[in-house]
Amino acid sequence: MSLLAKKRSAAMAAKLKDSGLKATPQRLAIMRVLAESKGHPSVDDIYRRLQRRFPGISPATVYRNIMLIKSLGEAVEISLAGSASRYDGRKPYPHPHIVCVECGNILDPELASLGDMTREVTAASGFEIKSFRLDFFGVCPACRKKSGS
Amino acid sequence: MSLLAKKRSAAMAAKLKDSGLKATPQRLAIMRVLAESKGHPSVDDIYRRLQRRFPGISPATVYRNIMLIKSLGEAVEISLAGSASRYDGRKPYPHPHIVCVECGNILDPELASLGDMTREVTAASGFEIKSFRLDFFGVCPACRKKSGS
DNA sequence: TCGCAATTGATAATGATTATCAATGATAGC
DNA sequence: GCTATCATTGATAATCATTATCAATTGCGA
Repeated sequence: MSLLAKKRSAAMAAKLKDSGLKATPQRLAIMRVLAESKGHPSVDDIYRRLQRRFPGISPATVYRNIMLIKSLGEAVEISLAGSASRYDGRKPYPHPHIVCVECGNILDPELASLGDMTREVTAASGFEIKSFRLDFFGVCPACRKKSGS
Repeated sequence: MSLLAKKRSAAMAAKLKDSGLKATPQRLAIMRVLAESKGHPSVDDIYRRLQRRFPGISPATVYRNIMLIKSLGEAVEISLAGSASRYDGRKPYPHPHIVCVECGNILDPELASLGDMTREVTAASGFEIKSFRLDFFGVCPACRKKSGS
């Protein structure tokens, strides 16, 4: 377990404690999976990964807890047209993603030119901006090789 | 009907002709609604708006044609977590949106600092980038007034 | 240790979207 | 203009992710 994973896991547990809600084994395990996963897992990914340790766990439990963790501000959802949402518990704040439309892999690009778009949009529109999403869609190097594009 | 709407409508009809597919009245009407709508309508919005002129039109027809128009490159989809997708037939290329999380209104901000992020991401990741989305979520001026936030 | 509210697992319900299919209609070629 | 053909329509069922419901269980503070 990496240092980041430990930090993120602890942060989630702390927020949970603050909230007064219960520290269920399933809940803590879901938090750990989110904190450890670099691949932006879906609910089903998390569900399948947890079945080893919790043979009787329900997908509903995973959904409910992901919702909770999101509402605690400890994970972000990447909602995708036509497929299940993916979740990021390692950077629980808005940040850009690159999605491979062939294999579904998602990674976080470094993007120097992000600037302060939020401020600009706020100034121009009068909206009170709460969050944003900046996602790129394309074909990853591995899939480009495969399909010869 | 504005000049832009006329231009967009004509562009869609031209692409349709090129494709060899048929110019159905329903299809052309859906194109016109997309070309005229500034409010980023949902399939259901378009469906309800067309019921006057086409009393027996089916939602499936609207879905199918929106899909087609999208695949012709003449509209873009704004897919939203938890609610129906919205469509933009006036700017059929990726561009930023602001979504009001209270009332659902969507508008297109002017954003000077967009730069060439796509090129930067391509260079950094090796992906072949096909499209992107940049969407801001917040509360619009009207809703801020209402809820006193 | 007890009691209660929160949580779980199972399952049903929802809502958007997609697929299926028989009947209809647009259009190219004559 | 007429016709054959193939796309398209409307109706409806199916799908899929997500959410709601509810009885049984369990964490946790008093």
